[in-house]
Amino acid sequence: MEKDSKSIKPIKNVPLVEQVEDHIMQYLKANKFKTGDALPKEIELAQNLGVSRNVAREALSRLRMLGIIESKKRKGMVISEPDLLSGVERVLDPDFLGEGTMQNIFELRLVLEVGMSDILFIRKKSKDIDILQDIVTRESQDPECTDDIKVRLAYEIEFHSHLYRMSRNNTLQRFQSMLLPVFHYMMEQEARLELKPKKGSISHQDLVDTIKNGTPRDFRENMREHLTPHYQKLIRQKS
Amino acid sequence: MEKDSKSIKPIKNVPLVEQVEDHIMQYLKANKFKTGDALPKEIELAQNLGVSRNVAREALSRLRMLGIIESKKRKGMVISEPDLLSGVERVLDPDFLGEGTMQNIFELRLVLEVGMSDILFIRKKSKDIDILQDIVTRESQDPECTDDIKVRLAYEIEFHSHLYRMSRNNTLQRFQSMLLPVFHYMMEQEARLELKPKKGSISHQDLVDTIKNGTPRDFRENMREHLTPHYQKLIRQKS
DNA sequence: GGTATAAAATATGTAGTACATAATAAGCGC
DNA sequence: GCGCTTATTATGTACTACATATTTTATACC
Repeated sequence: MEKDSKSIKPIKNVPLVEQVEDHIMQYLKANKFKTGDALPKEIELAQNLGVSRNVAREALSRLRMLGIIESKKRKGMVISEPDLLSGVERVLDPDFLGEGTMQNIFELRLVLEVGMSDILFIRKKSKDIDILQDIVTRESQDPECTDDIKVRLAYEIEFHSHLYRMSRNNTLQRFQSMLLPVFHYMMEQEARLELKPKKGSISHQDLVDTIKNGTPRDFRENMREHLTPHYQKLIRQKS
Repeated sequence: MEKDSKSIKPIKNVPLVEQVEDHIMQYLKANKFKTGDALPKEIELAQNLGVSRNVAREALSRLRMLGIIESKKRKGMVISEPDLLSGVERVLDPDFLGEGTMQNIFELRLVLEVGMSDILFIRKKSKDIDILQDIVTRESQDPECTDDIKVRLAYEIEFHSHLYRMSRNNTLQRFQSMLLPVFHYMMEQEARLELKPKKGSISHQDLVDTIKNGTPRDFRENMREHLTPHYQKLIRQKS
C-alpha cells in the first residue's frame, strides 16, 4: 500500500520544493484524503520523501496558502476545503500583472457581466433591486457625477459590484473583488483617452428596470449594449 | 529573536510567514518594483524584517509559486510577470474542492460560455470554424456517440474547449483547463441522475452555423438554449 | 597581448540541529 | 473526582553549515 519513494527519479530540472509539492498532492489524491483527515507529521513526510524538513515545510506552506491544508500547534495538519481563489487574492496584485493579462482580465469582466444574466434572475430578491435602485437614484441626483470622473467611476463600480453579489456565487464574487483593481486601472486609462463619458445607450436605470420587469434575455442584451464602449475598444484593437 | 515584553503585540494569530509575505508584497508595491527588477538577497530581506532566513524563504517560495518572482542561482531574485492563474492551476484539484465550490465553478462555466459570444465573433478565424465543423461532423458520424456517454462527453468537451481557445484570451483558456475536471465531475453526476441525453434544442451543429453566419447575439442566445438542461438544474435547486 | 583555463566569490538551494510555542495528555496531591 | 503541575508532542522559528551554479577574477600559456 505504501509507496516506495526510494525509486530513483533524479530529474532535477524542476526545483525540489516543486517536486515535493507535487508528490504531496499526488499522495493526498492517491490515498483519497478527505476534508478533516490528518496528514502525517512533516518530519515523517520529509523523511519519506528523502528531503529536509525545511523543503517539506516550504511545500506545505504553499499548500497552506492555497487553503488546502491547515495546521495547528500540536494537533498536526489536516486537509481543508479551499475555494478556488482563496489565498491567491491576497497576494495577486495588478501591479505585477502584465499588460496582456490586464487586457485578458478586462475582457473576462465583459464576458462575466453579459453572461451572468440568467443566474441573476434565478437568484434575485426584491431587496437586491431596491439596492440597485438606490445606487442609481443616488447616482442620478449627485451633482458631482457629471464633473468628477472619480465619482462616476465609484458609482459604476458600486452598481456592477452588487450584480456580482446578487449572483450568490461566492467564487464569482471573490473573482470580481480580485478584478476590481484591474478594472479600476483599465477604466481610468480609458477615461483618460477619451474625455467624453461615452456611455452606452443603456443606462444603469435601464438595467434596473430590465432586471425588475424584463427577461434574462433582455437583461443580457441590455448589458451588452451598456458595455458597448468597452467592446468597441476591443474591436478597434483587432485591426 | 529576543522578545519585547514592553509592547503588547496585538493578536499574533496570523502566522509569521503570512506577515512576511504581506510585508514583502507591500515593500515591492511601495517601491514600485517592475518586471525584471532585482530583489534584495533573501538574507537581507530576512534581517530587515527581523525574521530567520527560513521564514523569509517560505514567504518567497509562495511568491515564486505564484509566478511573482523568479530566482536564479547566483543572480538573485527578480520580479516576474505572472498571469492570474499561474501556479494555482498546478495544485488546485477538484478532489479538494467542496461541493459548494464545485457548484460555483459549474455556474461560472455557464456564465462564461454564454457571455463570451462577442469576443468569439471578434476573434474568430475561418480556420476555427473549420475545426468546430470537423468536431461536429465526427460527432454526428460516430456510432458510439448515442450509446457511450463517455464518448459523448468527450465530444462535448472537445467542442466547448475550442470555443475557449477561439477567444484568444489566455487567462480564459487556462481558467477553462482548470475547470475541466470539475466540469467532468459535474457532468458525470448529471448524466448519472438522468440517463436521457437531455440535450437542449440547439445542437452543436446549430452553434457552428450560428457562429459562421449569425450574429453575436444569435450565438449568445443559442448557447443559452444549448445549455438549458444545466440551467434547469439550477432552477430546480433554487426551490 | 590574447585566449584558455583555473580559482574565488556570491546568492540561492538543501540539510541538519536546536529551541520556542501551544495544546493535549499524564501524573499527582488532596 | 478536582485542580494543579508536569511531561509530551507537532508545529513554528532561528541558526549554522554546506552544496550548487554562475559570474568575476586571476593565472598560465602561447
